[in-house]
Amino acid sequence: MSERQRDPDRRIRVVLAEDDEPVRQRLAQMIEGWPRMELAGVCETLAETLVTIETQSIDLLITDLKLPDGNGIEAIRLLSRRQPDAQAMVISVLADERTVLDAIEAGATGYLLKDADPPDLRDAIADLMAGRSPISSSIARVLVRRLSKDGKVGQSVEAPSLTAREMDVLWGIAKGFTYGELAERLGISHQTVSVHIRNIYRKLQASNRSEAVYEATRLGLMRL
Amino acid sequence: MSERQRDPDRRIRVVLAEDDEPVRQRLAQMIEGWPRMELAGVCETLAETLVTIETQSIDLLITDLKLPDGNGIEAIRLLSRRQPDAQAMVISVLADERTVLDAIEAGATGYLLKDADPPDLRDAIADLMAGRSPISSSIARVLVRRLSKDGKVGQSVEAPSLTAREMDVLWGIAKGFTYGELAERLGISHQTVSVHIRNIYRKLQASNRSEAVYEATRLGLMRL
DNA sequence: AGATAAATACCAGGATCCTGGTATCGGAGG
DNA sequence: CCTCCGATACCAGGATCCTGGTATTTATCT
Repeated sequence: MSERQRDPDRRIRVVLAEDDEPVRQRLAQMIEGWPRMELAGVCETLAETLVTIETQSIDLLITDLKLPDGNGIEAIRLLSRRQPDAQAMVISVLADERTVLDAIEAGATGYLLKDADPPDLRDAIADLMAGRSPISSSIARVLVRRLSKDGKVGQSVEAPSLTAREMDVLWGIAKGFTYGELAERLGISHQTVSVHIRNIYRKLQASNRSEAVYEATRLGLMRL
Repeated sequence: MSERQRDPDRRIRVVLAEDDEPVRQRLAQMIEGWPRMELAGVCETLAETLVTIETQSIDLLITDLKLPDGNGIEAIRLLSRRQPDAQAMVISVLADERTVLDAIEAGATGYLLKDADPPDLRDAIADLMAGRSPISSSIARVLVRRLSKDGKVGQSVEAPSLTAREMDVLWGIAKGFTYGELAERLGISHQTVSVHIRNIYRKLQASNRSEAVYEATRLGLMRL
């Protein structure tokens, strides 16, 4: 874990980025009303937010995504680079796959839809600072789809099944072993390795190592 | 989407799999108390659950993972194969990465830790049947870590940085293109491709394509 | 018992890759 | 201005891989 233990007596320094006036007011008040938190910045634009991230020491960024001058994801990206121990929570109405995944990849560890109740928000922040990931169920669906056997349901194309030995070999070629190295590791001859590989290529319709690994990953047979 | 529209008048057929007597009783009563749901099966073992899945038409499986005769994930796996439109929710104390990811890959679309309150559970089921994914924040953290750039942030070894062109080439070799194919695709000569690849090998300390892709993935530079 | 599949093993030739050089050009930075 | 670096390009030889066969053993299934 990279999270250093924060001094439990120190207050959590929060930066809020939200362009909509009433929402911003509401959130700001809520945060100030919590004794363990302190507002290190309240921003209306992306530019402001980026400057704040560069100049302030922050524990938590709460950000909207649709900011007037750009995407809040950029703020998250900057935060992860500059202050990797800080947490980032998205509060947005956006729930499309591209947006959600980009936000997570940028480093967001929490993601709430904008309809969350105030008490929920407070719980969410506590969760977040405790190393958990509060995520609205609609958003979580996107993550689940992404991680489950390849999103596209019904599996029109069923994944070809590899034997246990073939999987051993597949992992070996994924890691870049030569026929010889792999043979030694598995205690078989290099010719046998080559036969297994040939069979793997046939089943995956690949014609070289990288393609086989790529296909196997795409089909959910392995996860690098 | 594979979810056909269910008849909204039809009750949701639920199968419950849980070995612990009191918990099972509590859940069963709760489910029966909800007019829109009906209990199609209550199982104490994995074997029972598998039979039920094979013989009953189900809308929702709620399952523990630690069953006396095996892992509830197997039930989820069978359910996704036999009744792909059904939903599966895990209710477990297990929250380790391997377990969570396996459950999701097997087809679970909801995952609650066992400490959830009854009202939360009811909300969770409603979320689930509405196509969302209710997931406890500790569990969600695992998913986020898996999808974010590299899980273990700020880690000791910083990833070597590849140039944009090198990333183009890296993706090409990941997909199994030969030097020639890649050269054509990128509009450069195959010798240039080989130079880029050589530089990639140097930066990643790899000595062949698969190893380079493996290292790049491990370092969070790409995600297959 | 016969069929099928998995795992094992060998050979050989042509394709592709890896490594070692060298070299030009343009942009970024001291 | 000069240096560094990324992107481009070429050559050549030895290593490794891919493809085409063939074959034996063991286990499982019918």
